[in-house]
Amino acid sequence: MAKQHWLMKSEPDVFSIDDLAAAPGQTTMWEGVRNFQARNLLRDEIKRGDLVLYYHSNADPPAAVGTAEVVREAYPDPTQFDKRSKYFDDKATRTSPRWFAVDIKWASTFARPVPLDEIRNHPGLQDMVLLKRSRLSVQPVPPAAFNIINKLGGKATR
DNA sequence: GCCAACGTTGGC
DNA sequence: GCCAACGTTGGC
Repeated sequence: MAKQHWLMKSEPDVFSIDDLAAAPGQTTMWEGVRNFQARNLLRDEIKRGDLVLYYHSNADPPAAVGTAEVVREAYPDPTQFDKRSKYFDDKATRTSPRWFAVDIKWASTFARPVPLDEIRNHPGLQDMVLLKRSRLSVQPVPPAAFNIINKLGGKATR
């Protein structure tokens, strides 16, 4: 199957694109997703090799800041079983997990962040889920939109 | 910090 | 199954 494209949001104060680039193996577990629609995408749709637009939410300005690659497909999110985690879910069991994670690996950091405002006003990007259902933290991105934003961000600096 | 949007929960 | 209450997200 052809590579699919996704957008994933993270608050830079919590885990930024720089944190991802600095992580062991430049890879991290994308855990803590607790929205059913996003969960279904993680569990059913997102495949190894798919490309991710990394987006900083709750940032100034909010912006697409780089790209990543899916390196491990869905597996049960371990934080749902951890009583000490804020993501603990007492309705989840080992045999019937409710929440899933994937692993993503840093691929590029844009030469310049592409701010939300620019995405909103750029031709060809109006249909992005980002502009319509802004709260969804994992969402599909049309390949054309991914390519436009990737180009706007410019060559990776590292 | 405010608040609109909207997803989830739970009483009925 | 409806819907009010509540909690969270995220832009501003």
